[in-house]
Amino acid sequence: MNVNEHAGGLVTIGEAASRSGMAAKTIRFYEEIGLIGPAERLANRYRAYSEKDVHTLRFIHRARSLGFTLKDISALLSLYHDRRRASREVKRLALEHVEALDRRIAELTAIRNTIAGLARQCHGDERPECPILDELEAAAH
Amino acid sequence: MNVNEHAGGLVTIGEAASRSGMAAKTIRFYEEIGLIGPAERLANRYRAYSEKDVHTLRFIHRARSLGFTLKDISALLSLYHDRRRASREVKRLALEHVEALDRRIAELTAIRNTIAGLARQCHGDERPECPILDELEAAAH
DNA sequence: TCTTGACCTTCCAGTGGCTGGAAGGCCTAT
DNA sequence: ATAGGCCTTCCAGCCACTGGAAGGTCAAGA
Repeated sequence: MNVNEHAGGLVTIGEAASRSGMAAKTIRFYEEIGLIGPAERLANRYRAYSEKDVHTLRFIHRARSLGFTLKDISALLSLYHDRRRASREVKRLALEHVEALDRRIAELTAIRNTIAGLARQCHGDERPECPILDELEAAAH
Repeated sequence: MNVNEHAGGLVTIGEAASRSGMAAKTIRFYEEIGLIGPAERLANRYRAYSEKDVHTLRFIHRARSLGFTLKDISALLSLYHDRRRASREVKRLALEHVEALDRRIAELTAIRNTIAGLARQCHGDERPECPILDELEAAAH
């Protein structure tokens, strides 16, 4: 019998980490900054996590992997834990995030094309002439 | 006659900042971390920048705006300042950067589409049902 | 002459989201 | 008894700045 199954399904931070997909260090960090409440402790001072806690951690991990900031996630978490919340606010956050992503993607695409264009004009051999450096120097925006 | 035109075209950090497009604080920071050498000083201990310095700063600013890291830029600068350098290395750095951007753009696009898809399924009204939260909870990757 | 205000100086702290490492405690198996 | 694999706390560092405090310098105006 595994020690991680004692005391009503509570697991250690390492188990919670591997079940939620994030590092144990990250969980401690989230506790430290108050994104999640302080964990319960076993007699030996080890942190103990319930199934529900692991759910929450997985939720956070998933939201992070979708690029939500911890501030966003803090808002999502209170909506998630509020059974009577309206879906309007959640949708608003999601759509705002989509807009931010669209802006970022457009920005990166423009940058990508600029650099690719410069690289295309560069011989890339022993000769010192290099339109990339020339262009950076001129800074013709 | 402007004080900024004294002593052979040297300018203060504020002038250098506005001519290069970056904040004065940023220039000091670049000096502190050694990206650029320590600036000359006037009698009053103010930093003084030549036309050439301003060129370099503009180069850095432009490269940053194209998403190069300071480490990349440090490499680009030594290539830029080396008159006998080969263009091969510059092109290599540029193409590596394009590849990194392509990866990042693909990643963000996938995330964007995931979130947009979830948002499409959410009523966004007073009702508490919300596929966005449900999906985050389930974490079906 | 004095004052205002726009510069400049240094130094320290904070941002976001972790990650690495040291130094030590706990627990199980051999 | 010891080895190892967990766990604990705390401190430092990453990247690229940015903000703010506390003070020095300079030119122009009353």
